[in-house]
Parts: sequence; C-alpha cells; structure tokens
Amino acid sequence: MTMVPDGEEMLEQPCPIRDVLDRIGNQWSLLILEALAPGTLRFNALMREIDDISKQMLSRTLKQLERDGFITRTLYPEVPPRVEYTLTPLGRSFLEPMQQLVAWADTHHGDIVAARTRYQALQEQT
Amino acid sequence: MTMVPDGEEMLEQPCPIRDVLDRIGNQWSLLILEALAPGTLRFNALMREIDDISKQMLSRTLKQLERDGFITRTLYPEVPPRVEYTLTPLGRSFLEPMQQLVAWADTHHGDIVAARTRYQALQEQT
DNA sequence: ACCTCACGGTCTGAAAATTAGACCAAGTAT
DNA sequence: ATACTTGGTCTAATTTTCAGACCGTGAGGT
Repeated sequence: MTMVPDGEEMLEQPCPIRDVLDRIGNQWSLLILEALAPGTLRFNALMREIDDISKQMLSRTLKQLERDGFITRTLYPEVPPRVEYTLTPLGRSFLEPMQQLVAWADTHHGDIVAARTRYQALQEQT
Repeated sequence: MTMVPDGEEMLEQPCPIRDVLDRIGNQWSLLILEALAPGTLRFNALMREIDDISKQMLSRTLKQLERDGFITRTLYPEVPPRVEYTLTPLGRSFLEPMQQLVAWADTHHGDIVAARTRYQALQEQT
C-alpha cells in the first residue's frame, strides 16, 4: 500500500554528486549503461547480456535511467511486444568517464585480487 | 549461523569490471574514497564527513576497502583509541577516474534534474 | 568517590531492498 | 487445442541496511 506507484521519492539532493550517485552508484545502472554502449537492445536481450539481474530490478532500473534522461524506451505495439532501450546523448556522454572507470578496473583488477589474498593470509594467522 | 564471521564470500568474478563493481559500485564506497581524498581521517571524522551513513555501514565498508587494498587502517592503542584511515597508492590511483565521474556529475546534474521534471510532467498527463 | 564523556566499534530487532518464480495478455506456430 | 513468445507486474521469502543500545577504558569534572 505505497502511495507512490513505483516511482521513488525524488528527493532533490543539493549536492550533485550525491544526487547522481543515488541513481548511478549501484551495480545494475552501471552494468545496464555498459550493455547499451554498443547500441540499442530490447528488454530480454539486456537480461541475457547482464545475466544475473532479476526482471524486477532490470525493469525498475531501466525506469529510473529513463526518468533521469540516460536512456529512451520505445514500445512497438506488435505482438509479442517489442521494447527497445537506447542511450540518449546524456547517456552517451556518461560513457566517457565510465570507460575510464572500466579501464581502471581492467588495469588494477590484479592488484585487488592480490590485496585480498594478502588480507586473507593475515587473517588466517589466528 | 554464517561460518564467515563478517567477511563476505569472496567469489572470484572472472570479469574484472563485475569484480570491481561489486565492491565499488555502491554509494558508500565512493563517498568514503572521496572523503579520504584530501587526506587521512579517523572513524568519527568520516562519520561527520559523510553524515548520513550508519556506524555499521561505515565500519563494514571500510573493512572491505581495506581488504581490497584501497585504504589502510592504523590503530593507535591510546585511550580513547585512535584509528586512522588513509588511501593506499591503489586507492589514490582510483581517485583519477573517480574525479572524472564527479566532474561529469557536476556538469550534467542540471540535465538530470531537467529530465526528471520532463518525465514527471509527462506522467501527470494521466 | 562518582558521574559523565569520548572513541571505535559490535549487536540487536525492525524496516527496506532484492530475489526467484508465478502469472498475465494476445497472437503465432504446431 | 496446446505451447511458446515478449515485457513486464505481483507475491512471498531472503538479504541488506538502519537506528539505537551497548561495551571497555581512561580522563576530567564535581
């Protein structure tokens, strides 16, 4: 019995980073944006692409991304229905800093794994 | 009745981005890293800095960040105890792509707010 | 002597987010 | 008839997060 039909509270954060992080600072958003980078995809294609996201979270996160202007949703009223998701110019502009992040991840992944191993070794010295 | 005392499962994701995103792709990690960018901070200083994080999440997230090699934790066994958190070289190297992201957020925050307003206007056309 | 405060957490029970999986409509293929 | 497809939504169970109580130790106030 929520009064808000599924469109969250929409608090205006005075701090831009917080505001952006609230929406973007989660696994699924980043992953969806990355999946959409090469081009338009339909709902189920995104599901397959991301593979361990639930329908609900995909649906929800897509809605948020659409609301915030990162993607567009186009419904072709065929049967069965076809729905295509595409990055907007804003969404594409976001890709740039994001690719930096992905590149960083690629480069430093090994360091993280190494740090974890070290940490675990230390812990195991009872 | 978890066997792991509070140190999560440590799955080795074959995909570096996923692996990094699992830890970094959440509000608190990013916010903590940003808070530590200017320099070392103690636990309660971080609390004040971030302001709406709970002790538990701060503690947990710091532990993860330490484990993954982004920060170091130094305990000075005084009374009351003093614990300092500092970025490692790995952590500092992460700052670079992250600043890009923050800059993007600053630049495009207005676009997002505008998109939301547009979206809401459309929704209200019943 | 006694009370209170500070610090850096941990623990608990309640609240919120996420998950898996059932379900839906309507047309097409078998 | 039956089964399958798409893009979701709904529900119940699980997991995560939260707010707030609690902890020990020593210093400082009264």
